[in-house]
Amino acid sequence: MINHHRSVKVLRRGDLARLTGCNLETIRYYENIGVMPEPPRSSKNYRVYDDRHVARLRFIMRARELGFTLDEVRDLLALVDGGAQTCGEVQGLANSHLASVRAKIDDLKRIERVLSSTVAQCTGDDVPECPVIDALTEVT
Amino acid sequence: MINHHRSVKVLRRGDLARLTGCNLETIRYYENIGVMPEPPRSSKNYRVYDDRHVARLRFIMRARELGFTLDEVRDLLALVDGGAQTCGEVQGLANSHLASVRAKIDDLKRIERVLSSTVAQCTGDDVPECPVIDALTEVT
DNA sequence: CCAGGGTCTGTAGCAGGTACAGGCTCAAGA
DNA sequence: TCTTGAGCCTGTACCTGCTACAGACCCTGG
Repeated sequence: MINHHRSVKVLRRGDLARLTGCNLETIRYYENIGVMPEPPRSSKNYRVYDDRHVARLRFIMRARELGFTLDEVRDLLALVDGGAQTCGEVQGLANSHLASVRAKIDDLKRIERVLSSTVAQCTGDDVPECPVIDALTEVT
Repeated sequence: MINHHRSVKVLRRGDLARLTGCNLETIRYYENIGVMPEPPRSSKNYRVYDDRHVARLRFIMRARELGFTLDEVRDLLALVDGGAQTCGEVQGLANSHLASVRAKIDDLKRIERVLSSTVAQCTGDDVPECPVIDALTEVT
């Protein structure tokens, strides 16, 4: 039996969300801010996606998982879309992102050191004297 | 010569900002969200601060530097204000914060590993093949 | 007397989403 | 056939942690 209305299954927003694990609303958000393209619409104004949209969204999600900001994602996509992107250009973006990731790690490690050494001095008792409070209150 | 209008120097918002290094507007923000108390007002409706406000704001800023969220700061302050706070209670908050800091460090380290090992494969040349793009595009 | 700095208020903006109201559309079940 | 529920559409508000700005005041020095 032939389905005259849609001979191939089209993807709607919910399908794209399920296929990628992306939040439904986030897809529209990505479209609004221009990292996802505006897809064609069905006669009833429903967004219609295909495999390339799936790939695109997965790309974005992977980049986000690697901590790239949406601005950086936009840059990466622009390079890819440009077609003539070079390994050197992408490497540049990735390296500067890597630097900021390392900076964040250093910040957090510093925090971890201070916090853990302070907490280590706690008696944990039902007494009001507390090294953590002292550290925060310190007049130094 | 006696200053009949203000025998002691009162602190206004700008003074508090300068003394603590806090942004001027942030002070008002902290008041709005209830981590800084509403200070008394002068006859002309200017906020009037004193030493305790300076100490309070420094406390908040130190806690923020240690990565406590404003919600956590609120909890810490509630304990301190309660007067009967115990070292055990504070230790509990600090430890759970410490756990989330460590989780963030682990996340970032994972990101760092993936990113650096990927970038290491880049030739950096003017060629379109790029391991970073491959990793993001991967169909896996 | 006026310029400039400070202060006051409310409000908008940033990232990066998330959520919800109010209205359509569509397919399946009774 | 009618109804009910799920899905989609739009715009908009909300979240954290600020930051900034407009338009009114107020105060001091020159």
